[in-house]
Amino acid sequence: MLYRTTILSTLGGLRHARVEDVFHALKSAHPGMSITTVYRNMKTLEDQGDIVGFLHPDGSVRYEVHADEAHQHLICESCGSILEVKFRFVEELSQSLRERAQFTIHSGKVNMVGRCAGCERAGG
Amino acid sequence: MLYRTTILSTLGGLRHARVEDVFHALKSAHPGMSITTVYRNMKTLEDQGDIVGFLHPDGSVRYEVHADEAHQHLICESCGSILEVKFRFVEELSQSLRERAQFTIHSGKVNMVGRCAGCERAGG
DNA sequence: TTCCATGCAAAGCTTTTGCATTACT
DNA sequence: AGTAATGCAAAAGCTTTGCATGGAA
Repeated sequence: MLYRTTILSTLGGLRHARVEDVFHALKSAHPGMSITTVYRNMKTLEDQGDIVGFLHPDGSVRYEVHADEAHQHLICESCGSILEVKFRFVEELSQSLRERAQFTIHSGKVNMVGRCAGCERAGG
Repeated sequence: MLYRTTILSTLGGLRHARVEDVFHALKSAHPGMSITTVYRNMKTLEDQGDIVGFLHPDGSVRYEVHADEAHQHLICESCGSILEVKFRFVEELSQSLRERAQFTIHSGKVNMVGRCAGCERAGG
């Protein structure tokens, strides 16, 4: 539990980061630290529900600190940027699906992939 | 281009499959075939827009044949099953976001993760 | 002949695991 | 002492790449 809280707060500062990002961010202040430690702690933090992992269109796993307020992600498949949004209908949909199909949406795990304003303009 | 169409139709039969699943499905009929060929062809098919890849909560990349009718995925994080649904509001939301935030949702790439009826009952 | 597809093996990259060491309680 | 965390190195899993071969145009 020596690096646990440091990793958690570092991730909080980075927002949507890969294990490697967290590792590099900590590396300067903790030169002796191993990436294995980051992998292990982040797995533990995820199991405990302190952080949430999700999958980026580029194939990498990203993490964020678990927020009490569930939100959804708009992910740009071109530049990879992630917008956090909160759609009211997700709660409504969630309730409706639970009642009608017994499917329970984890409202913090709704990802929509598309293209952000900048990339749409750039045409890239 | 010898295996291209075979891979495409095999994937159509398997629905949401990993590269490895497609490979194993073809292996019996084509014992000499290499998984490298499947990787390469599926990458090409994805570039051409014939198939769509998405990321499963278990960390694996799954593919499906590109459907003209866009749909969304309800993915059970417990058993990994994938339900294909079509929500009207996704089209409305898509238009609204395009107008107001210039974010263009790729409506075939909306994934919602949760727990299906079976797993919810089982408590697993 | 020229280009594209394939198989095999090797390389790359990400993540996990084994083991000895060190830090907490 | 006993449990948990760490570093290092090796292993494991997945995907890509280099290269020589064989098929298609």
